[in-house]
Amino acid sequence: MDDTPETDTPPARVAPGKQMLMEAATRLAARQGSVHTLVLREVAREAGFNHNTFYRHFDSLEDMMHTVVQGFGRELAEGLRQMRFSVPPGQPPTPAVVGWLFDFALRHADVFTVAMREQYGPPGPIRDVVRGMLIRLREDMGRDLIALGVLPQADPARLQRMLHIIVTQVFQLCLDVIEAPRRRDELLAAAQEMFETLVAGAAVLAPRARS
Amino acid sequence: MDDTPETDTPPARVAPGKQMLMEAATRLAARQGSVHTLVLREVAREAGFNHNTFYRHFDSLEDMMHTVVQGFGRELAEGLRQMRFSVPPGQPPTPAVVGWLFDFALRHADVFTVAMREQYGPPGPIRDVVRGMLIRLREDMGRDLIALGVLPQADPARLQRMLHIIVTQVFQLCLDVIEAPRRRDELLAAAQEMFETLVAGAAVLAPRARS
DNA sequence: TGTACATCAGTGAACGCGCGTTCACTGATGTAC
DNA sequence: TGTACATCAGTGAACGCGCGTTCACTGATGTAC
Repeated sequence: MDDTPETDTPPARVAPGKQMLMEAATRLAARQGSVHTLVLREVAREAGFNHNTFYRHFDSLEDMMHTVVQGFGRELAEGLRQMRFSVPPGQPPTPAVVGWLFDFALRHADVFTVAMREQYGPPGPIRDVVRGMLIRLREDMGRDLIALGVLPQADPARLQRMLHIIVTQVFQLCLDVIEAPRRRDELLAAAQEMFETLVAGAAVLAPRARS
Repeated sequence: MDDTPETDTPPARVAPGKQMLMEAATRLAARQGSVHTLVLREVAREAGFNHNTFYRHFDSLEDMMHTVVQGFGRELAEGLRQMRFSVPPGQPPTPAVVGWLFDFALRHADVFTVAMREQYGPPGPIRDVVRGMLIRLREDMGRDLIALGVLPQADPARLQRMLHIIVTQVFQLCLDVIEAPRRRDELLAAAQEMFETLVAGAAVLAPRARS
């Protein structure tokens, strides 16, 4: 359980006060509510600042959390991209990629929780950022798996539906890992099982479908 | 697209003002936020009452929404139970049951949306009610499917994981139906496809597993 | 059938409080010449 | 190297406002006898 120094300290020329405010807000949102229940003065208090310091860095809470979620999405996408490239060609990428995602979720538990909650929340720009991130992730994943020949020759729409299920469930499992880190390996096996079951099922059913 | 008068008017000896307050709160929570962003005076305003009328019927917003979600859960469970009993024995219940669930979601779009959002929200009694409801539903479903012999002889834990995926995804699809009712049939087919894919995949993989 | 009383649903005024926002200020750091 | 000025991050007082909650009230409906 040592620290993994890589990716823990991105360039970040951002002012320390700004960073602390974002972290405090994310912590509060994860612990006791959502992006929409945050209170400006409470965030500043949690970060140990006068409430007006907030206005030095952000226009509003919405502005702030938009920044937070966007940064999270960028880091997640970048990490996954590197992960996928580092898997030896011709090898199933699922265990390594999902394992990395689990650890990423644990390292960024608060913002991960907040973003996943927002995904199902009321309409708004922050929800759009999260959903857009998941859609792009699904596209990347589909491209990779087709290139590897892992997925059967189902029609593209069917493939997209399978990928949607996989991505949704894997991110669900990430929340489970955050809630119970000890179950990490068990949940990793569950992800693998789901993946294999869907692939095998799709392979069996594919020839049946005609259209 | 006619009204289906059955189950639309339960006994309901509840005072009309109380009912209107609950409906107003659910509408507001569904449209622009969640259970936790509701504002007492705003709810009363939306329902067309003096804000103090609220206190005639509820102790707090939390109390009120707990009542709302619990009533919703009871009605849903009861409807599903009747549905399952009305499917001819030996016949796959999925299409009829999921179809009924879709229509139920459409008929109760607001509270359905609110409850599903709460499922992934911050910890609290309302979330527990929703999760408990889904767990009971999964148990019922598992019992039915085993009795029908639809699911292969996988070990129970594996079966539970499959059921969890199915239930999660079907309720996800309910939200999609609410957002785009025209896609109802398409989404019903997607549910059926997912179900068949998982069953087929589990059948293929089951013999492989040993433990 | 009438009368007295209790309960129930809804009203309106008043309270203290924490909120978001504005403003003028401070001191430290960076930049021009 | 020193001086003048600009920018930046953080402070503290003050504002008006809507909020949740309390209280005393009203009128309609139900119940006892």
